Amino acid sequence: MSKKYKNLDLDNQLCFALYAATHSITRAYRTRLDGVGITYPQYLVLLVLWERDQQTIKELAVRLKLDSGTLTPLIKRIENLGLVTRKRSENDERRVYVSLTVAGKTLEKRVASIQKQIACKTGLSDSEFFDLRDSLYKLTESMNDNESNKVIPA
Amino acid sequence: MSKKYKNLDLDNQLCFALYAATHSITRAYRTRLDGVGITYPQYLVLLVLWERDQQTIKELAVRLKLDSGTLTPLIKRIENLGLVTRKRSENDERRVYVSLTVAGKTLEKRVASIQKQIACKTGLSDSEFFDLRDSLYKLTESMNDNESNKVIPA
DNA sequence: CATAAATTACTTGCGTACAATTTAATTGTG
DNA sequence: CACAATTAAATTGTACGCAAGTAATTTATG
Repeated sequence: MSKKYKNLDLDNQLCFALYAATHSITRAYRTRLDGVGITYPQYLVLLVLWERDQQTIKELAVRLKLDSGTLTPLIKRIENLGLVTRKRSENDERRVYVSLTVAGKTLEKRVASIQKQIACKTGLSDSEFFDLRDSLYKLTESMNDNESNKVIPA
Repeated sequence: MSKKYKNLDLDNQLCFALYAATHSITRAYRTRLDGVGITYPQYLVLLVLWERDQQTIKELAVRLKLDSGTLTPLIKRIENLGLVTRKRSENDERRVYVSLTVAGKTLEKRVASIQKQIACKTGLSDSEFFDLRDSLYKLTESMNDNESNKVIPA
Protein backbone atom coordinates (compact mmCIF):
# COMPACT_ATOMS: atom_id res chain seq x y z
CA MET A 1 0.00 0.00 0.00
CA SER A 2 2.50 2.58 -1.15
CA LYS A 3 2.30 4.37 -4.48
CA LYS A 4 0.23 1.71 -6.13
CA TYR A 5 -2.84 3.86 -6.75
CA LYS A 6 -3.58 3.50 -10.40
CA ASN A 7 -5.94 5.47 -12.51
CA LEU A 8 -9.30 3.72 -12.46
CA ASP A 9 -9.59 3.83 -16.22
CA LEU A 10 -6.33 1.95 -16.47
CA ASP A 11 -7.47 -0.65 -14.03
CA ASN A 12 -10.58 -1.09 -16.10
CA GLN A 13 -8.41 -1.44 -19.16
CA LEU A 14 -6.57 -4.29 -17.48
CA CYS A 15 -9.83 -6.02 -16.54
CA PHE A 16 -11.10 -5.66 -20.08
CA ALA A 17 -7.81 -6.80 -21.53
CA LEU A 18 -7.82 -9.92 -19.37
CA TYR A 19 -11.46 -10.60 -20.12
CA ALA A 20 -10.92 -10.19 -23.85
CA ALA A 21 -7.72 -12.22 -23.98
CA THR A 22 -9.23 -15.12 -22.09
CA HIS A 23 -12.25 -15.14 -24.34
CA SER A 24 -10.14 -15.01 -27.49
CA ILE A 25 -8.03 -17.96 -26.35
CA THR A 26 -11.06 -19.92 -25.17
CA ARG A 27 -12.86 -19.25 -28.43
CA ALA A 28 -9.87 -20.36 -30.48
CA TYR A 29 -9.72 -23.61 -28.57
CA ARG A 30 -13.45 -24.12 -28.57
CA THR A 31 -13.83 -23.98 -32.34
CA ARG A 32 -10.96 -26.43 -32.76
CA LEU A 33 -11.88 -28.76 -29.92
CA ASP A 34 -15.39 -28.98 -31.29
CA GLY A 35 -14.19 -31.53 -33.82
CA VAL A 36 -12.74 -33.63 -31.01
CA GLY A 37 -16.01 -33.42 -29.07
CA ILE A 38 -14.76 -31.78 -25.89
CA THR A 39 -14.93 -28.30 -24.37
CA TYR A 40 -12.06 -26.09 -23.26
CA PRO A 41 -12.50 -26.75 -19.52
CA GLN A 42 -12.71 -30.47 -20.28
CA TYR A 43 -9.48 -30.09 -22.26
CA LEU A 44 -7.82 -28.45 -19.26
CA VAL A 45 -8.81 -31.36 -17.03
CA LEU A 46 -7.37 -33.81 -19.53
CA LEU A 47 -4.22 -31.69 -19.73
CA VAL A 48 -3.72 -32.11 -16.00
CA LEU A 49 -4.30 -35.86 -16.29
CA TRP A 50 -1.89 -36.14 -19.21
CA GLU A 51 0.75 -34.60 -16.96
CA ARG A 52 0.01 -37.20 -14.30
CA ASP A 53 -2.63 -39.88 -14.53
CA GLN A 54 -4.87 -41.01 -11.70
CA GLN A 55 -5.67 -37.98 -9.55
CA THR A 56 -8.47 -37.29 -7.12
CA ILE A 57 -11.19 -34.72 -7.76
CA LYS A 58 -9.58 -32.67 -5.01
CA GLU A 59 -6.16 -32.69 -6.67
CA LEU A 60 -7.67 -31.65 -9.99
CA ALA A 61 -9.64 -28.92 -8.22
CA VAL A 62 -6.51 -27.50 -6.58
CA ARG A 63 -4.54 -27.55 -9.81
CA LEU A 64 -7.30 -25.90 -11.83
CA LYS A 65 -8.58 -23.71 -8.99
CA LEU A 66 -12.10 -25.03 -9.51
CA ASP A 67 -14.39 -26.55 -6.93
CA SER A 68 -16.11 -29.91 -6.92
CA GLY A 69 -19.39 -28.29 -7.87
CA THR A 70 -17.84 -27.53 -11.23
CA LEU A 71 -15.63 -30.59 -11.58
CA THR A 72 -18.00 -33.36 -10.56
CA PRO A 73 -20.47 -32.87 -13.42
CA LEU A 74 -17.68 -31.99 -15.88
CA ILE A 75 -15.84 -35.19 -15.10
CA LYS A 76 -19.02 -37.20 -15.39
CA ARG A 77 -19.36 -35.81 -18.90
CA ILE A 78 -15.89 -36.86 -20.00
CA GLU A 79 -16.57 -40.19 -18.30
CA ASN A 80 -19.66 -40.59 -20.48
CA LEU A 81 -17.48 -39.78 -23.48
CA GLY A 82 -15.31 -42.73 -22.47
CA LEU A 83 -12.21 -40.62 -21.85
CA VAL A 84 -11.80 -41.21 -18.10
CA THR A 85 -12.97 -43.57 -15.39
CA ARG A 86 -13.92 -42.73 -11.81
CA LYS A 87 -13.15 -45.01 -8.92
CA ARG A 88 -13.47 -44.54 -5.18
CA SER A 89 -10.28 -44.96 -3.21
CA GLU A 90 -10.19 -48.09 -1.07
CA ASN A 91 -7.95 -46.53 1.56
CA ASP A 92 -10.11 -43.46 1.94
CA GLU A 93 -13.61 -43.80 0.62
CA ARG A 94 -14.13 -40.07 0.56
CA ARG A 95 -11.78 -39.77 -2.39
CA VAL A 96 -12.60 -40.46 -6.01
CA TYR A 97 -9.74 -41.18 -8.38
CA VAL A 98 -10.04 -40.10 -12.00
CA SER A 99 -7.98 -42.07 -14.52
CA LEU A 100 -7.52 -41.87 -18.27
CA THR A 101 -8.90 -44.59 -20.46
CA VAL A 102 -7.05 -45.70 -23.58
CA ALA A 103 -9.26 -43.34 -25.56
CA GLY A 104 -8.38 -40.55 -23.17
CA LYS A 105 -4.68 -41.20 -23.56
CA THR A 106 -4.96 -41.45 -27.34
CA LEU A 107 -6.63 -38.06 -27.47
CA GLU A 108 -3.42 -36.34 -26.37
CA LYS A 109 -1.81 -36.92 -29.74
CA ARG A 110 -4.91 -35.75 -31.60
CA VAL A 111 -4.95 -32.38 -29.87
CA ALA A 112 -1.21 -31.75 -30.23
CA SER A 113 -1.76 -30.10 -33.60
CA ILE A 114 -4.42 -27.86 -32.11
CA GLN A 115 -2.05 -26.78 -29.38
CA LYS A 116 0.57 -26.05 -31.99
CA GLN A 117 -1.87 -23.92 -33.99
CA ILE A 118 -2.83 -21.86 -30.95
CA ALA A 119 0.77 -21.42 -29.85
CA CYS A 120 1.60 -20.04 -33.28
CA LYS A 121 -1.38 -17.75 -33.38
CA THR A 122 -0.52 -15.96 -30.16
CA GLY A 123 1.70 -13.74 -32.30
CA LEU A 124 3.96 -13.06 -29.35
CA SER A 125 7.73 -13.07 -29.39
CA ASP A 126 9.46 -15.42 -27.00
CA SER A 127 10.30 -12.65 -24.56
CA GLU A 128 6.77 -11.23 -24.68
CA PHE A 129 5.47 -14.72 -24.16
CA PHE A 130 7.56 -15.32 -21.03
CA ASP A 131 6.96 -11.85 -19.65
CA LEU A 132 3.23 -12.23 -20.15
CA ARG A 133 3.14 -15.59 -18.44
CA ASP A 134 5.20 -14.34 -15.51
CA SER A 135 3.15 -11.17 -15.10
CA LEU A 136 -0.04 -13.20 -15.13
CA TYR A 137 1.29 -15.57 -12.50
CA LYS A 138 2.47 -12.66 -10.39
CA LEU A 139 -0.91 -10.99 -10.75
CA THR A 140 -2.72 -14.16 -9.76
CA GLU A 141 -0.49 -14.63 -6.75
CA SER A 142 -1.01 -11.07 -5.56
CA MET A 143 -4.75 -11.32 -5.94
CA ASN A 144 -4.92 -14.63 -4.11
CA ASP A 145 -2.51 -13.57 -1.37
CA ASN A 146 -4.48 -10.48 -0.64
CA GLU A 147 -7.72 -12.38 -0.86
CA SER A 148 -7.18 -14.15 2.43
CA ASN A 149 -6.48 -11.07 4.45
CA LYS A 150 -5.74 -12.94 7.61
CA VAL A 151 -2.28 -11.65 8.42
CA ILE A 152 -0.98 -14.19 10.86
CA PRO A 153 1.90 -12.69 12.85
CA ALA A 154 4.77 -14.98 13.73
CA MET B 1 4.33 -18.49 -39.47
CA SER B 2 8.05 -18.34 -39.02
CA LYS B 3 9.87 -19.51 -35.89
CA LYS B 4 6.83 -19.24 -33.66
CA TYR B 5 6.65 -22.90 -32.70
CA LYS B 6 6.55 -22.93 -28.96
CA ASN B 7 6.91 -25.84 -26.66
CA LEU B 8 3.45 -27.22 -25.96
CA ASP B 9 4.03 -27.17 -22.23
CA LEU B 10 4.75 -23.48 -22.42
CA ASP B 11 1.62 -22.85 -24.39
CA ASN B 12 -0.29 -24.70 -21.74
CA GLN B 13 1.37 -22.58 -19.12
CA LEU B 14 0.08 -19.48 -20.86
CA CYS B 15 -3.44 -20.88 -21.04
CA PHE B 16 -3.33 -21.79 -17.38
CA ALA B 17 -1.88 -18.44 -16.46
CA LEU B 18 -4.63 -16.61 -18.31
CA TYR B 19 -7.30 -18.85 -16.87
CA ALA B 20 -5.97 -18.39 -13.34
CA ALA B 21 -5.45 -14.64 -13.62
CA THR B 22 -8.95 -14.05 -14.96
CA HIS B 23 -10.45 -16.13 -12.20
CA SER B 24 -8.44 -14.37 -9.51
CA ILE B 25 -9.54 -10.94 -10.74
CA THR B 26 -13.14 -12.05 -11.15
CA ARG B 27 -13.15 -13.57 -7.68
CA ALA B 28 -11.71 -10.41 -6.13
CA TYR B 29 -14.43 -8.33 -7.75
CA ARG B 30 -17.16 -10.81 -6.98
CA THR B 31 -16.59 -10.85 -3.23
CA ARG B 32 -16.54 -7.05 -3.17
CA LEU B 33 -19.41 -6.47 -5.57
CA ASP B 34 -21.52 -8.84 -3.55
CA GLY B 35 -22.22 -6.05 -1.09
CA VAL B 36 -23.41 -3.85 -3.94
CA GLY B 37 -25.68 -6.61 -5.21
CA ILE B 38 -24.26 -7.06 -8.70
CA THR B 39 -22.03 -9.58 -10.45
CA TYR B 40 -18.76 -8.94 -12.28
CA PRO B 41 -20.23 -9.22 -15.79
CA GLN B 42 -23.03 -6.87 -14.70
CA TYR B 43 -20.35 -4.50 -13.42
CA LEU B 44 -18.63 -4.61 -16.82
CA VAL B 45 -21.86 -3.67 -18.57
CA LEU B 46 -22.33 -0.75 -16.19
CA LEU B 47 -18.70 0.27 -16.78
CA VAL B 48 -19.42 0.56 -20.49
CA LEU B 49 -22.55 2.59 -19.79
CA TRP B 50 -20.68 4.89 -17.38
CA GLU B 51 -18.30 5.63 -20.23
CA ARG B 52 -21.23 6.52 -22.48
CA ASP B 53 -24.87 6.31 -21.50
CA GLN B 54 -27.67 5.09 -23.73
CA GLN B 55 -26.30 2.31 -25.92
CA THR B 56 -28.00 -0.49 -27.80
CA ILE B 57 -27.66 -4.14 -26.84
CA LYS B 58 -25.64 -4.56 -30.02
CA GLU B 59 -23.18 -1.81 -29.08
CA LEU B 60 -22.70 -3.30 -25.64
CA ALA B 61 -22.24 -6.72 -27.21
CA VAL B 62 -19.52 -5.47 -29.55
CA ARG B 63 -17.69 -3.65 -26.76
CA LEU B 64 -17.80 -6.61 -24.39
CA LYS B 65 -17.54 -9.28 -27.09
CA LEU B 66 -20.65 -10.99 -25.77
CA ASP B 67 -23.74 -11.96 -27.71
CA SER B 68 -27.38 -11.14 -27.13
CA GLY B 69 -27.99 -14.56 -25.64
CA THR B 70 -25.79 -13.53 -22.74
CA LEU B 71 -26.63 -9.84 -22.59
CA THR B 72 -30.41 -9.93 -22.89
CA PRO B 73 -31.02 -11.82 -19.63
CA LEU B 74 -28.14 -10.05 -17.87
CA ILE B 75 -29.56 -6.64 -18.73
CA LYS B 76 -33.02 -7.71 -17.65
CA ARG B 77 -31.51 -8.52 -14.26
CA ILE B 78 -29.90 -5.12 -13.79
CA GLU B 79 -33.15 -3.63 -15.06
CA ASN B 80 -35.00 -5.47 -12.28
CA LEU B 81 -32.45 -4.06 -9.84
CA GLY B 82 -33.50 -0.61 -11.02
CA LEU B 83 -30.07 0.28 -12.41
CA VAL B 84 -30.97 0.62 -16.09
CA THR B 85 -33.99 1.02 -18.32
CA ARG B 86 -34.65 -0.60 -21.69
CA LYS B 87 -36.44 1.22 -24.48
CA ARG B 88 -37.01 0.31 -28.09
CA SER B 89 -35.70 2.79 -30.64
CA GLU B 90 -38.41 4.68 -32.47
CA ASN B 91 -36.35 5.09 -35.62
CA ASP B 92 -35.47 1.43 -35.80
CA GLU B 93 -37.67 -0.84 -33.77
CA ARG B 94 -35.17 -3.69 -33.92
CA ARG B 95 -32.88 -1.83 -31.55
CA VAL B 96 -33.21 -1.64 -27.79
CA TYR B 97 -31.50 1.21 -25.99
CA VAL B 98 -30.17 0.63 -22.50
CA SER B 99 -29.90 3.71 -20.28
CA LEU B 100 -28.71 4.28 -16.73
CA THR B 101 -31.23 5.23 -14.07
CA VAL B 102 -30.31 7.65 -11.31
CA ALA B 103 -29.54 4.64 -9.12
CA GLY B 104 -27.34 3.25 -11.88
CA LYS B 105 -25.42 6.50 -12.15
CA THR B 106 -25.09 6.79 -8.40
CA LEU B 107 -23.56 3.33 -8.22
CA GLU B 108 -20.46 4.52 -10.05
CA LYS B 109 -19.23 6.41 -7.02
CA ARG B 110 -19.95 3.50 -4.70
CA VAL B 111 -17.76 1.10 -6.67
CA ALA B 112 -14.87 3.53 -7.07
CA SER B 113 -13.35 2.34 -3.80
CA ILE B 114 -13.65 -1.26 -4.94
CA GLN B 115 -11.82 -0.44 -8.15
CA LYS B 116 -9.13 1.30 -6.13
CA GLN B 117 -8.71 -1.75 -3.90
CA ILE B 118 -8.33 -4.08 -6.85
CA ALA B 119 -5.92 -1.75 -8.64
CA CYS B 120 -3.74 -1.75 -5.55
CA LYS B 121 -3.89 -5.48 -5.11
CA THR B 122 -2.58 -6.28 -8.56
CA GLY B 123 0.89 -5.86 -7.05
CA LEU B 124 2.30 -4.85 -10.41
CA SER B 125 4.68 -2.00 -11.04
CA ASP B 126 3.58 0.62 -13.52
CA SER B 127 5.75 -0.76 -16.29
CA GLU B 128 4.61 -4.32 -15.65
CA PHE B 129 1.05 -3.06 -15.63
CA PHE B 130 1.37 -1.36 -19.01
CA ASP B 131 3.34 -4.20 -20.57
CA LEU B 132 0.78 -6.71 -19.36
CA ARG B 133 -2.12 -4.71 -20.72
CA ASP B 134 -0.40 -4.26 -24.08
CA SER B 135 0.61 -7.90 -24.37
CA LEU B 136 -2.94 -8.96 -23.59
CA TYR B 137 -4.34 -6.63 -26.23
CA LYS B 138 -1.79 -7.83 -28.74
CA LEU B 139 -2.61 -11.44 -27.92
CA THR B 140 -6.33 -10.80 -28.30
CA GLU B 141 -5.82 -9.07 -31.62
CA SER B 142 -3.69 -11.90 -32.97
CA MET B 143 -6.18 -14.52 -31.90
CA ASN B 144 -9.11 -12.64 -33.39
CA ASP B 145 -7.29 -11.78 -36.60
CA ASN B 146 -6.37 -15.35 -37.20
CA GLU B 147 -9.81 -16.49 -36.22
CA SER B 148 -11.40 -15.19 -39.37
CA ASN B 149 -9.03 -16.93 -41.73
CA LYS B 150 -10.60 -15.45 -44.82
CA VAL B 151 -7.57 -13.82 -46.39
CA ILE B 152 -9.11 -11.43 -48.84
CA PRO B 153 -6.55 -10.48 -51.49
CA ALA B 154 -6.59 -6.93 -52.75
C1' DC C 1 -13.45 -45.14 22.88
C1' DA C 2 -16.96 -41.75 21.77
C1' DT C 3 -17.94 -37.62 19.81
C1' DA C 4 -16.71 -33.31 17.60
C1' DA C 5 -14.20 -31.38 13.74
C1' DA C 6 -12.43 -31.72 9.32
C1' DT C 7 -12.28 -33.54 4.71
C1' DT C 8 -14.10 -35.19 0.21
C1' DA C 9 -17.41 -35.45 -3.10
C1' DC C 10 -22.05 -34.63 -4.40
C1' DT C 11 -26.19 -31.73 -5.06
C1' DT C 12 -28.93 -27.51 -5.80
C1' DG C 13 -29.72 -22.98 -7.45
C1' DC C 14 -28.30 -18.86 -9.82
C1' DG C 15 -25.79 -16.42 -13.31
C1' DT C 16 -22.99 -16.32 -17.12
C1' DA C 17 -21.27 -17.85 -22.07
C1' DC C 18 -22.35 -19.38 -26.46
C1' DA C 19 -24.36 -22.01 -30.54
C1' DA C 20 -28.44 -22.34 -32.97
C1' DT C 21 -32.91 -20.97 -33.90
C1' DT C 22 -36.82 -17.68 -34.07
C1' DT C 23 -39.17 -13.30 -34.70
C1' DA C 24 -39.62 -8.78 -36.19
C1' DA C 25 -37.94 -4.88 -38.62
C1' DT C 26 -35.06 -2.79 -42.08
C1' DT C 27 -32.34 -2.63 -46.22
C1' DG C 28 -31.03 -4.17 -50.79
C1' DT C 29 -32.19 -5.79 -55.36
C1' DG C 30 -34.64 -6.68 -59.49
C1' DC D 1 -43.24 -2.09 -55.34
C1' DA D 2 -42.23 -6.98 -54.04
C1' DC D 3 -39.32 -10.12 -52.18
C1' DA D 4 -34.87 -11.74 -50.73
C1' DA D 5 -31.10 -10.72 -47.65
C1' DT D 6 -29.59 -8.61 -43.62
C1' DT D 7 -29.81 -7.00 -38.97
C1' DA D 8 -31.20 -6.78 -33.88
C1' DA D 9 -33.16 -9.02 -29.96
C1' DA D 10 -34.98 -12.67 -27.87
C1' DT D 11 -35.35 -17.68 -26.97
C1' DT D 12 -33.75 -22.47 -26.23
C1' DG D 13 -30.52 -25.84 -24.79
C1' DT D 14 -25.95 -27.20 -23.05
C1' DA D 15 -21.98 -26.41 -20.19
C1' DC D 16 -19.36 -24.04 -17.05
C1' DG D 17 -18.34 -21.50 -12.32
C1' DC D 18 -19.36 -20.84 -7.74
C1' DA D 19 -21.86 -20.37 -3.18
C1' DA D 20 -24.23 -22.96 0.03
C1' DG D 21 -25.72 -26.95 1.84
C1' DT D 22 -25.72 -32.28 2.35
C1' DA D 23 -23.89 -36.94 3.16
C1' DA D 24 -20.36 -40.09 4.11
C1' DT D 25 -15.83 -40.96 5.78
C1' DT D 26 -11.74 -39.99 8.31
C1' DT D 27 -9.09 -37.59 11.79
C1' DA D 28 -8.64 -35.11 16.05
C1' DT D 29 -9.77 -34.44 20.86
C1' DG D 30 -11.42 -35.14 25.42
